[in-house]
Amino acid sequence: MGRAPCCDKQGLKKGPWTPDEDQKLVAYIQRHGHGSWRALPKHAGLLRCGKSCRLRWTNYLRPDIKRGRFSLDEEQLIIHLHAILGNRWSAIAAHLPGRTDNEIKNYWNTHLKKRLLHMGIDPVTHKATQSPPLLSSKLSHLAQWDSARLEAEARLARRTSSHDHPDHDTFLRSWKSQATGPLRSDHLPSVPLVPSFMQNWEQSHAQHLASPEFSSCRSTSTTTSSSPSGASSTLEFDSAGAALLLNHLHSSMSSSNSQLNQMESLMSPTSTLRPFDGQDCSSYSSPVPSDSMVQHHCERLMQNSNSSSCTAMNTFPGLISETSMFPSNVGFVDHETSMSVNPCRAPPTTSLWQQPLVQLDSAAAAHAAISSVSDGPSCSVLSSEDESSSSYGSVLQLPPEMLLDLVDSAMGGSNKCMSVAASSAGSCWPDVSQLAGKDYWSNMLKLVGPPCQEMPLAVMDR
DNA sequence: AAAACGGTCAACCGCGTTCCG
DNA sequence: TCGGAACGCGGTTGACCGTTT
Repeated sequence: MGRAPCCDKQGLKKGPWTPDEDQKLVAYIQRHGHGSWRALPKHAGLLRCGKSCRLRWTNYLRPDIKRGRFSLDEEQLIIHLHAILGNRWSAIAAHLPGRTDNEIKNYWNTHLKKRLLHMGIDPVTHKATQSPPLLSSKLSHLAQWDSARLEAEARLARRTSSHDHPDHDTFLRSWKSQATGPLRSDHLPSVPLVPSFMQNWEQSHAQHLASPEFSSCRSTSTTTSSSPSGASSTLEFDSAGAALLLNHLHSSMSSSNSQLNQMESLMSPTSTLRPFDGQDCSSYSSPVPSDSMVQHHCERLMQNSNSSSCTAMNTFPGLISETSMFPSNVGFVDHETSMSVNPCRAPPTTSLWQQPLVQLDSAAAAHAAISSVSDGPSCSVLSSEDESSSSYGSVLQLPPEMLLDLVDSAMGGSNKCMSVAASSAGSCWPDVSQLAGKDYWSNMLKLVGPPCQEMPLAVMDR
């Protein structure tokens, strides 16, 4: 036989709880703990079923429940987690201390979902469903600032969650399966690049590309593209060359000694990055896109915007660019709380990665925002203010995978390149689980692969 | 002043899972 | 091992309240 029924369903009270009932429930739980919910109402002198008591306690009376409005950080985290977890409110609530699943669910349904919908973003898929009406008009109000911020968060979250795309999994499995053997990279496609980017790329890697290994296995062709950006070049590697390139990228990113310096020398011959205020940034090891790459990406976005000026800069945890016009705490992450104090309000989780910022005037930002919607999720406008009311203009936030995103977007979103990005990023991620103290992120890291020391390095198959 | 409307959120409902006798 | 109740979770409801007409 099963259990005995917990209570007689008849004669039980339903509906809103009275203060007297609340007092009885709290007093009983404080003295005895809740123990068995089915037995609690009888012992506490309540004419309620155990289920009702449990809900009242967990959703309202529990002493650690946080009351009041959701903070912006909480909003960002909800959007971010929802993009990954969907409507799993209890799982989302586990990452917002003091908030209940019911509260988060209500807040999503009454606030966040509507705002995303209003911006033309599907709150289920977190993908743009249409041109956001707000972005197609003037970007000059606080509501639009807020909308742009939410849009950026949704995009960022979606891109982060894209690691569990089936194609990506397939490639990761393929990658991992080669741990004991040489990397077979003949499946890597050629990479079409716009000329300015290709020039930067080749300059940055001149030494490597000039090596006999590379020169014997690469070729360059130029084709005319129908895209607004005009002609594009294709940098092609055969399998050996692709393997070498991968190896070069990977080893440069994953080496533990002087990692930041190596990445900087790899990606940014003109970088002006410097440590900020003596902060120990040795625990951070995110790949750093160079100023020139940010500049290039900015140029791409600006090609249709007729903007006259564009100031590029890099920020990432613990470091700040000398070219920054922002307050000195831009991009800084509190080591204790892992909370970002960056005014763009990047979610704490994503702020563990670099947050390249591109400064534009409002008109340019509007154009860039629109082009980013139609041209793929390569960037997001985080904020937009009237030039007259702000010391700085609008801010574009490029996603953390920007470095390889440049390649990825040029390839039309090839899953292979995304995989390279994930592998590289995974190998360079800081210990997020330690910083955030969340088991969840450990699980997320498992999804995208083991840390660098466990990752197989590409080996030339020649 | 009052009806209509819309937003909010605590509480309930129903279903799948877990637990226990 | 099985059956049934408890539990946990997500969806839905409806009372309440503020705003608009």
